[in-house]
Amino acid sequence: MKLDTYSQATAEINENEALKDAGEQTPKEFFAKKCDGSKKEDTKHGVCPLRELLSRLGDKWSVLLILTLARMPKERARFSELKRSLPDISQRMLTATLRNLERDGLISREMFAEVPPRVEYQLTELGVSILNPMRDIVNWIEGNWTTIITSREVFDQKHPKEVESELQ
Amino acid sequence: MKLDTYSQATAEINENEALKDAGEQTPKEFFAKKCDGSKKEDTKHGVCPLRELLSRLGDKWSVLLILTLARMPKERARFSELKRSLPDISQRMLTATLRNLERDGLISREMFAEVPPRVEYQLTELGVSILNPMRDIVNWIEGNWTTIITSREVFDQKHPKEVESELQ
DNA sequence: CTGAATCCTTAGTGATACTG
DNA sequence: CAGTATCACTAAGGATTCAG
Repeated sequence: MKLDTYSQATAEINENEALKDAGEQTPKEFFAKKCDGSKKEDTKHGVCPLRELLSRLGDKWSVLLILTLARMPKERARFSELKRSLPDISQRMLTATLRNLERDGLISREMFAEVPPRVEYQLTELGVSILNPMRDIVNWIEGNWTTIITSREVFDQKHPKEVESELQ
Repeated sequence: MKLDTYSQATAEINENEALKDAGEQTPKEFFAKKCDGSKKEDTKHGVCPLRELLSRLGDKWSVLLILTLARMPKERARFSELKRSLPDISQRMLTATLRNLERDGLISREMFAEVPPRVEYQLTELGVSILNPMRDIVNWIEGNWTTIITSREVFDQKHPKEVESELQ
């Protein structure tokens, strides 16, 4: 199997490859061994939870919520603060997203028996630990965003028929 | 602003923090400066494209498709090969997902004027370059998956009412 | 203040049939 | 072989109202 082409390409683009602790493998080797995702059942017994968690992270608010909490003092805020920081989110979605993240153990919820009630949410240790890989993704997106935008424009030029994606 | 708590927490979980090239900043500092995502308009002028691309990556097939191509020789395969590798995907979704990824410049499409027709898809340099950050996410998920599963079980125990998430 | 409950709209996805 | 077109279904998300 020819890995030369790949290694060369990544060497040009990602200079920090060799630094990762799992980085002795190329991503190609790494991915070759897991998560072929060919069958639904793989998701069931946890072989490929990637898609499941990615789709959660990919929902409309989870990541923004994590980032919002990350910026708060002690990574902690109450419901109304979060609502203020994310004006576009509906109350319904804020509640639901917080609930899902709490279920996954990324945030904790502390309720105070006061009146009026007060509830505080905080990134857990686990939630904090995802900030690092998340930063790498953000870095990648930032670094390649103009490339992507340009690529889209070129593509849309070549395919004048209506584009089904209404993004951008 | 107290970063001590944060630094301590990540030091325990993520030992490779200091290795990243952007790693002089803690993620907290990093995220503080960008992508507050408070208003929709931020998405428009590209301040916070994070959500947009994440939701694309978070769709049902994009990541699996990228990983599938990553495992192919020269990160290249034709339509029917991809269909075979992802038996659960419908033709419609395979076409659409490939199209979106091509539009974003992550894969390239080469069509051969033969009969019967043959079309080959390949990860572009850009597409290959996302494999590294993607691997970090996969690593994180793998490393913390049992924790998440456990957290969910505990949560569901405490909240016996029907859970709206049908995952797992 | 922090939700839960309800209703409603729409985007995402799949099944099927058809075509160059 | 590699798609497009059409239809139907589901789940995600938003608006609004109610409640502890």
